[in-house]
Amino acid sequence: MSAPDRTVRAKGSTRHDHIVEDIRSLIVDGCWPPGSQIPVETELAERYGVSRMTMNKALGQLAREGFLVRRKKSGTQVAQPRAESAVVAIADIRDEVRNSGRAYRFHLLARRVRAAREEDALLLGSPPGRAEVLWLQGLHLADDHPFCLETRLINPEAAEGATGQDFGDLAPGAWLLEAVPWSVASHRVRAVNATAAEARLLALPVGEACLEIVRRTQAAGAWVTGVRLLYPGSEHQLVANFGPEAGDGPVRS
Amino acid sequence: MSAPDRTVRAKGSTRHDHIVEDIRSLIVDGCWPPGSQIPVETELAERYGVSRMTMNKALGQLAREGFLVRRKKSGTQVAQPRAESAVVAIADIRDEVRNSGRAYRFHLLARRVRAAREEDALLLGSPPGRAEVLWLQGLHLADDHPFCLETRLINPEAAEGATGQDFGDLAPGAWLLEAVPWSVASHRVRAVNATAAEARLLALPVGEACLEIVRRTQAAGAWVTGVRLLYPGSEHQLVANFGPEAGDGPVRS
DNA sequence: GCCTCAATTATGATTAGACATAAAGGAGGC
DNA sequence: GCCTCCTTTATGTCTAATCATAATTGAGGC
Repeated sequence: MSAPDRTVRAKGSTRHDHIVEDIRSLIVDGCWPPGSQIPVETELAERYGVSRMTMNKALGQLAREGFLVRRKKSGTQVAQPRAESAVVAIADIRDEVRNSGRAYRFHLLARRVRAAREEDALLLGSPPGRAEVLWLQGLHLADDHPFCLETRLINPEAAEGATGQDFGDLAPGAWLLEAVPWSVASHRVRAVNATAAEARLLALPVGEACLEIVRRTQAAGAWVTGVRLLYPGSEHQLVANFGPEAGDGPVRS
Repeated sequence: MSAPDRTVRAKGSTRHDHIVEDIRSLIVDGCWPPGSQIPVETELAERYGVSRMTMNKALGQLAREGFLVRRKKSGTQVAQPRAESAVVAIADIRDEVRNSGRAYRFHLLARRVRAAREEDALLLGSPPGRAEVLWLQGLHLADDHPFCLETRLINPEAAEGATGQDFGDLAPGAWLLEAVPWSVASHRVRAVNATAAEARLLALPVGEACLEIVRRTQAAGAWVTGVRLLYPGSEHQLVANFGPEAGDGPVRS
């Protein structure tokens, strides 16, 4: 059995990938109903003609994705779909504009270095310290048409060189990506009515529904930046394609 | 070396999990800057005192999460953070209400069996067939206060027994979960202004910004249901905690 | 100097074997 | 009958070894 088998197999896909897809379709198509017990690892391994390790990898992946529930001794069951939950992606603004075939441009509206205030907690999530902050406001443009209004606070201590940067037409997000490479962020998405000032900047009627995304970014323990992105609701949307629950997804730090 | 090592280790965490966390913090804290070459598998394995397979599992996971880029021969590099992208979770309505400590209730407003129309394509994503559809509208209530307005189409052919169900106070989503267990769905999130009718039902001012989630569900190739959920923007929000990009995330079928 | 091709090398996949762990189920004692 | 303890069993983790694959590197030919 040490000879690798040469049976036809979808090009570029591995053995356990193939098994994962096969079992997933058995579940989604209803052949294996929720709650049903599925054969034990060793039997499935034999049936697919692979080792138990490979089968384990495939079943483990399906369990992480939420399709299977595995317990020692009890064996493996098809999961009960828990809830109508899902996961949507927030894209990078520049990528999003360019992917829609339009020209991207950033235009700085205002820029100030000032002491931190109480109201900044909205963007930072925590009560602001005594330090100075860099406050920015700018527009992301698609074909020179307003696409997204950005209001941002930057911690000059965490982002070296931020106060020396003028952000004339370089989006602060893009600059921060270079300056403070790895970071973790938390996000919040809401719908809000555009205020008069916001509506004017985005060339919208006052009160127009907008998608608001607030992102707070940390690196090495300190807050780096807090940003509020305001998208005209008519123009922007988040999209996701999805099966069961999020599983453990990416990072949780 | 066949004796399992008994070095102290975070309780409940496996060896590769421990390594994953360790390396992730090296990256996030900036000790390993983006683009830098990291030691080869064999050396890291030796350094952590594990086999190459275990090291491979850890590095493979970090690569799936987007922290590392691995290429044959070239070795493994710390990834360049690509973009300010992220992923947010859409929770199940009932879970969400209950998790906020309020009582959940569903209240059916209208129910109709009728022929499919052109306008239904908005909820289905595809031009409707010639068949009949079940049309429903109802309110999700939190402590008897409007929380979410649901407008739904159901395919009676794909969801057996749907026409016989009256949905008096059972949310169609919950019922469908039982009747058509496994399915895949696509989602779209937007901000919209409440129309007069919607505002009245949700007890909001006309024009109030609302979060609109449209979900289209398929199972075994046929469309099962299309639903539009309308949340008062002031009350509802999506939240995510996140590191790098989505990786490959959950399912893509 | 430049191109081609083969050797090298790091990651990727797979396997068989071993031990760990948790839980179900049954045997035995009371 | 009921409780306790031990055996059984299925999954979980880890290892060492092997082959596969892709890309870089360098040697040789022109």
